[in-house]
Amino acid sequence: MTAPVDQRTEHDALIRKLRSISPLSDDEVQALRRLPLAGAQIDADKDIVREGDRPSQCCILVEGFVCRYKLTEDGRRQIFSFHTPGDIPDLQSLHLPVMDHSVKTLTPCKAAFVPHEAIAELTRRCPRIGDLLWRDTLIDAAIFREWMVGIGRRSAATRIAHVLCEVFLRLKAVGLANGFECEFPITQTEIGDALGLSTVHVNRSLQELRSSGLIDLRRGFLGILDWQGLKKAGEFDSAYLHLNREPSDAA
Amino acid sequence: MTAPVDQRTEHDALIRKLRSISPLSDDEVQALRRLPLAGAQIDADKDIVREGDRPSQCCILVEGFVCRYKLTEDGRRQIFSFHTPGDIPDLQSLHLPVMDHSVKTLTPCKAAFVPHEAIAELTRRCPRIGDLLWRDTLIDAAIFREWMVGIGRRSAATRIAHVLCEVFLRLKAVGLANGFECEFPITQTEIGDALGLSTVHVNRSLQELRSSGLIDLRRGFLGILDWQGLKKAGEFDSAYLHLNREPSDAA
DNA sequence: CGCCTATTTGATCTGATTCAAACAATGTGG
DNA sequence: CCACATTGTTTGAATCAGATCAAATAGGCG
Repeated sequence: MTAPVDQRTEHDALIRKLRSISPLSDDEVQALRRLPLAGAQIDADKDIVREGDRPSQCCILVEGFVCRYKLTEDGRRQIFSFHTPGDIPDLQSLHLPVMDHSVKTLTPCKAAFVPHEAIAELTRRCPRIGDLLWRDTLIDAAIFREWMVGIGRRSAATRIAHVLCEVFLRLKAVGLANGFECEFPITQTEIGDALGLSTVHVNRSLQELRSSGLIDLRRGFLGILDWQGLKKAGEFDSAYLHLNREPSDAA
Repeated sequence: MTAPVDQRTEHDALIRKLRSISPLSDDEVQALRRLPLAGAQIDADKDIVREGDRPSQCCILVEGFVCRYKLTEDGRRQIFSFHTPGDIPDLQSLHLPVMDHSVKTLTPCKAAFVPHEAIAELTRRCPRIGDLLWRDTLIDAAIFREWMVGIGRRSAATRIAHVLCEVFLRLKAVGLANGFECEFPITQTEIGDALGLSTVHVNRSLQELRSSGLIDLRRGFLGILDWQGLKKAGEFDSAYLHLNREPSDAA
């Protein structure tokens, strides 16, 4: 079993993610590697779990982007979070049997499914990993709070700059950004549904950010031209992400 | 030590709250009763923990109302949640050492403080209680999500009706509502800061709800005149609260 | 090419904010 | 018991950020 370092397996994605929020011992890494994972390829725009479901497994995202969302009675959508490789978007189903929202792919994705029972056993044998997963769900909640601040109290352009900073830093934390560039396959409609804005207004606000020389965003690709400026425009302070250590070149 | 049944101790508040989200065995109740709690009386409008703090203990609310919040750079406030007796508003500090937001009292409060170490020991000895506390933080996050839907996608009156339903049901779940009435010592400014609205607009929207015959809200006191109507006006479905069982008279 | 989805632009409208002031309730000290 | 301060609620008028409606443009792809 000698896999090249840069080849990412399902386990690697998860381990990399967990390392981004806390150090892992060798034993813990070994325990994680023993998790039984069932890989799967999923098309874009497919629900992975739906509101009302009672999942018996969790989904580890290995490649691609997914979001969590809920629909209102009149069909409007609120997106709660964007997820990047290594995330377990439905980890909560471990302790909340009935899903109160849905999870869907934004792009074609590679995923890995792990039975609840396997996670429960892992956390029994390795309580520190249990605490770490708990910590992960707490960071999840911290991100919800930060989005609430944006939706409730910040202007459209500020919100958008903020979420660009966030997605970039989270990708960077798991090694999926080069310098100040990263994939960003999220449409303007999706940004709007995440930030409580109309597509039209997202478009106009993005033009502001572009013409201010802060970003270069096109075709699923984000280039940050002025990181300090973008952070300022988004009132962004990464503390709420509770990252293990901030990437040196992008503080 | 024979306390009358209706006299609420610090431990009772916590046990009642945990029972509202999951059944507890006798052993578990006994273990909870052994938690070392330090009682305290706190004035209204006082910070209990602040953004940036590194608490070594958690705060169990025993009497009164507290909220969690964050301020933006220009001094606007976003409130994330309202907390009622039995809640542990800063439970997350157990696994996220640095607070990313603040907690403050809305009314004079009775609180009880418990060292992190005591909770850690309890969860080691009694993993089911650990899972239950984890579950509690997950419900917390579910409430954040529901508020996001409101702030991002619902009208002012709908949001307000929704939060009234929520606070009422949560009070009811811990035995602090009589029929369709409960304390509601939250000011219109605070409602606005929670729902991303101006005080003026909260006031006007409340008048709508009153003149529709749905509620009677005045001087820190909420009467629900038409529960079905209020639920409808607030697009309220209690599933996201993940309560142990819905109160029979208020489904 | 034609189809589909995403982005962009223009024009108009509105829910909610802001500013300003009055009003009501509660509490305080003399 | 009253003057006074404080905090919360209510009202009115003007304004604005962002929504809505409608349509054009631009990519990507079988």
